[in-house]
Amino acid sequence: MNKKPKSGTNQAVVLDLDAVIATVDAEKPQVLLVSADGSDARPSLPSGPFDPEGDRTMEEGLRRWVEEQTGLTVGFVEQLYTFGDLFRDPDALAGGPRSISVGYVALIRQSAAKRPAGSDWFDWYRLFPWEDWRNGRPAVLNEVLKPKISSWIDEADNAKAKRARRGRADVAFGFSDAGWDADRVLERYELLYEAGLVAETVIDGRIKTRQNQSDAHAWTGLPLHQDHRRILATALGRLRGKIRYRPVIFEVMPIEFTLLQLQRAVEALTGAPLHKQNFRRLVAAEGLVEPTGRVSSETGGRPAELFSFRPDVVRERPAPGVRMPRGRRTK
Amino acid sequence: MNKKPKSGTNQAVVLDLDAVIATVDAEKPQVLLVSADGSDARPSLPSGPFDPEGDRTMEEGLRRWVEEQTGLTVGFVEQLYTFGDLFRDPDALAGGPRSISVGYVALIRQSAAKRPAGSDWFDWYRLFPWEDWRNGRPAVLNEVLKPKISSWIDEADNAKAKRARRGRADVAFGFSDAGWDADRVLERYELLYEAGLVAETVIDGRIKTRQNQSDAHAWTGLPLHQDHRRILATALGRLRGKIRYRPVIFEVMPIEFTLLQLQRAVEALTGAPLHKQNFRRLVAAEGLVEPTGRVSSETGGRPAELFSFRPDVVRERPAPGVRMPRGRRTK
DNA sequence: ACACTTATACTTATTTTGAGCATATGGGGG
DNA sequence: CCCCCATATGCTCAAAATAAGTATAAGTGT
Repeated sequence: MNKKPKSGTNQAVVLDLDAVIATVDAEKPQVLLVSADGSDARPSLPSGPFDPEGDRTMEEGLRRWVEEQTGLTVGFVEQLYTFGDLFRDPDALAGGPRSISVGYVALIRQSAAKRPAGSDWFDWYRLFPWEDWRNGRPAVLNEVLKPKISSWIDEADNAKAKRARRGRADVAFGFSDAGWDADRVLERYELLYEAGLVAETVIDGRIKTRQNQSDAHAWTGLPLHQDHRRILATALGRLRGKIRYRPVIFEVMPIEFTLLQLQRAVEALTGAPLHKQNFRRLVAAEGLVEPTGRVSSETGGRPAELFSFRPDVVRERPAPGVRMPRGRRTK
Repeated sequence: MNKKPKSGTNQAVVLDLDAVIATVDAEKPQVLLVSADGSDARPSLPSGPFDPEGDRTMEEGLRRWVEEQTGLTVGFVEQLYTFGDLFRDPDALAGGPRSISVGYVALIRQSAAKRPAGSDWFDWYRLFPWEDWRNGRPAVLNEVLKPKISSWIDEADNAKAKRARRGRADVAFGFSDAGWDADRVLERYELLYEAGLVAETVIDGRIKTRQNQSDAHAWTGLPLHQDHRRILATALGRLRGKIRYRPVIFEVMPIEFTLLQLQRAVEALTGAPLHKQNFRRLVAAEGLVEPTGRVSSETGGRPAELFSFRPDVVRERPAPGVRMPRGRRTK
């Protein structure tokens, strides 16, 4: 339990701070990505160095470079996970310094969501097409992924490994009774990665890909630089979970909003459709919002009342968030 | 959005892997701490270096040194958080290399819980006395913490800051309608830290302590090395949350157990008492366990049936875990 | 046989959920 | 102006989940 580095080895690493900057705009979930330079290069997450001599905390460092580089001032920030696998970085494999990234999610309001130079807002489901259940079960699941996952299962070395693979797939993709669990974004991405079904797979050559160029991006989503899609999967899963017991959704909403807008934002992140009447009942019962007295007549039908977040709810409820069907057995 | 280090500064940091190794033994939640050497020194979390040249992944590195140093083989391992605040490490303030720790929780079964040399199992609630509600609201809350927190609130510079402090305290400690939220372990510890109510407060001298030596450890818990208690608070909060939707509790149970033992283990971690009949009904309804056919007559009364974890539950339920009263308004 | 202890089964009122129907209130076209 | 259309909002109702008991079972020790 000592901390002395083994003599003769270099223990130093370089820390990067990677940011998943997310919002919901026009009912679409969006994430900020840095456009690739080269022709076949992949977009990447905005990222900045951690400065051990200047930044008192990592979160401070993150806010600093996000502000410097994008001009965006982010509100809600949460640390996600620290990514340090060897194969995430080809340079380290080649003998360079080991690169470690601390991933963060940052949420930003629609109105503030201008487009910084060199980067673009991407629809989240361009990266994870199988995660969008707002219009029912995505076709890609049955038509593409399920059969390919089945082959991957069958290719396992022995019966035991096969069972293990099948079990993982059942749980992650809800092929069994459990049904689809929206929070398991990372498990799904990791399975697809291991099965060679996403374009990132081949970084370290350990796993052979089963992609062919034609269907690739349309079906299995836009590949990103290094392991950035894994970081995004972590972020989406975390947000989906958190939305249920913390009022994070309001971090992406404008100050005033209609209940339908709120519902659409929740649906955009969770990827699941919600029952309108029940949604408003739950939101009201939970005390999450209060009417502002104003109305919005942008929608065409009867004008909707405008609401705003009621911060006091956190003092009244132990776990204030958007209540949602828990065990939806949608297969 | 480039990653090039600023020239002239040293960007390298040293990564440690800190492990919260936890179990539940004889209905008591336990955590492994390394005994302090000096007389007034504080216990610390077991910790090992991350070896960028040897460890393919950080988790692998963690398992490696835990095995090497303690002889324990841990099962469930989950990354918690990466701690990098400047003031966590006095050496860095003095100009040494910046130290960053990646915290992990590892769970281990009771039976495997021998005592490695140089370390000891500590009851979790020796460190967080206010977190143990198994026998009702802990006395320390009203008798010690509440008044001291009140003074801290009153000492705020202006009315706005005062309101902010009160709001935080209300939420964290459930002084308002929301009641006690068992998951907010970290929020509570951080508030106590800022209020100078735990002995660790003074590391960087920014905040004055309001501890006096006599009541210190009995009331506000055993202080640990550096920010290790913060890491533990993170771990406890995370486990308490996770227990509800993932079958993690079985990672600390023996292979066979009675339903009451299971209940006691859950209570030990969540810190809340549960209704016995409902607990067993929920556990059964959730399909978490299956009878082994054997019975245990260690208890004195009617022998209890022995159960074991039913792994298939993860295929049947989207979020299998121990159902618990959600909004318990226990003030 | 009896007291005592713990385990387990069953009952009941209440709350929460899921789903749908009904009504309200605006705009626009005739 | 009136009717149609679209969306918003209010309300009902059955089913399921929950919280809190009461009752009964099955061992041990005297």
